[in-house]
Amino acid sequence: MRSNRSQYAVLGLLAGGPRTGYEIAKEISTVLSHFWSESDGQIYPVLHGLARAGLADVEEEPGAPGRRRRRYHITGDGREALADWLGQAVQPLPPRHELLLKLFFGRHARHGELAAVIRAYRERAIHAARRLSSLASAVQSEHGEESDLAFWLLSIDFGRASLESTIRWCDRALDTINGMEGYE
Amino acid sequence: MRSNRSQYAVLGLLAGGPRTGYEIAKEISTVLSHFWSESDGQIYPVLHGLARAGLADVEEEPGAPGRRRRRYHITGDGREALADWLGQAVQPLPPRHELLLKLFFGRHARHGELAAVIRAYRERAIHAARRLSSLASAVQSEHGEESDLAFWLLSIDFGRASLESTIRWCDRALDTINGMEGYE
DNA sequence: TAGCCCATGTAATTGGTTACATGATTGA
DNA sequence: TCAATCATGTAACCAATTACATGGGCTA
Repeated sequence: MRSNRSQYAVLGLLAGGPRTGYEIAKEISTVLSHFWSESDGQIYPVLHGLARAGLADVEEEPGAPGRRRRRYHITGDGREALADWLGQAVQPLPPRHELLLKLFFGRHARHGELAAVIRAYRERAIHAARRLSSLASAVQSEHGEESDLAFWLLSIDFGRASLESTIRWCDRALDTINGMEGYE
Repeated sequence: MRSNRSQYAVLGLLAGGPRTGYEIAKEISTVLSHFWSESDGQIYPVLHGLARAGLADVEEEPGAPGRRRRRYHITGDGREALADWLGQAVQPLPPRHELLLKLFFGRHARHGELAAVIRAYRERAIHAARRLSSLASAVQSEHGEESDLAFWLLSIDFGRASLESTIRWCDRALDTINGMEGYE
């Protein structure tokens, strides 16, 4: 009973207006990129599925092959299915935190390598936090009037808060590990 | 080039001493449970794979069917493979944060349901944080002498910090949403 | 005219879950 | 004697990724 989340990601975008597969792929990899991703080849099968299930209608735009477009429109059933899913509690995923797994097995690592892994993780978090900050200002200036601005900013805020918490943890972890290695 | 993380989770446990499949499964679902999980049916194929690759040796304990045991020992190659993996940077996973996706599509939700989803998420985070706190004290009193205690406590600390950051974010998000609904 | 973007799709594979199947031993 | 735990495994399925395939249009 797992929940086709790709389908709802696409359906949610369609709820904001008709789109082609290509536009959806681009939107996911730009607008949603800091909390969602889909692989390229995934969008089209999902759109076919939505159409088959009656959650979206296809509008064929004629054109030469390699240039024809299919624009998808959400249906009433589609809006209902989306609202149903939005109202359901988030499904907790089984945890799989690779950094913590490596930390847990840390005493089997080669000397200094665990600390290096944590430092690299910390660096990435810092870069990601910086990117989110500039995204926040871009969003605020470019989309200042849209109704879902607040939701967008909240999603960015979540990312920033959890990255900051991660960075602080990395500092604590590095302190601990340095202390341990001092006694070796 | 995805990275068989199940195999390294098992290998990491074997590095701490020989174990049977059953013991590994139990250990993952208790000791590692707050940051790692494997499904039941997964352990045995992984162990076969490790043995085939020469990373573990099998010690057959004879016995009646339904009671025979296979105890796996890590090999020198296994320790090397584990250390190699431990020294490699954590692979960033494509982000898929269902709560933020729902938030982003929040204006298509039914009235009040988005807030309810966030409140439920917050409640779960609070319970998880409480469980982690008691785990921390249990670990500290029961395993006070082991060399990897510090690593264990750090992994718990990571969980607590990120849960606390999540809870605070939920509060902010609920404030924002309540404010918006007041004007509707 | 080359390179990039627009545009849609399929096939093979992976990593993993779920459900199923079997049977022995131990303790209440 | 019955339930829980010990113990190992297979089959079917699933969501999603990766790689592949095709081709048009635009711009420097």
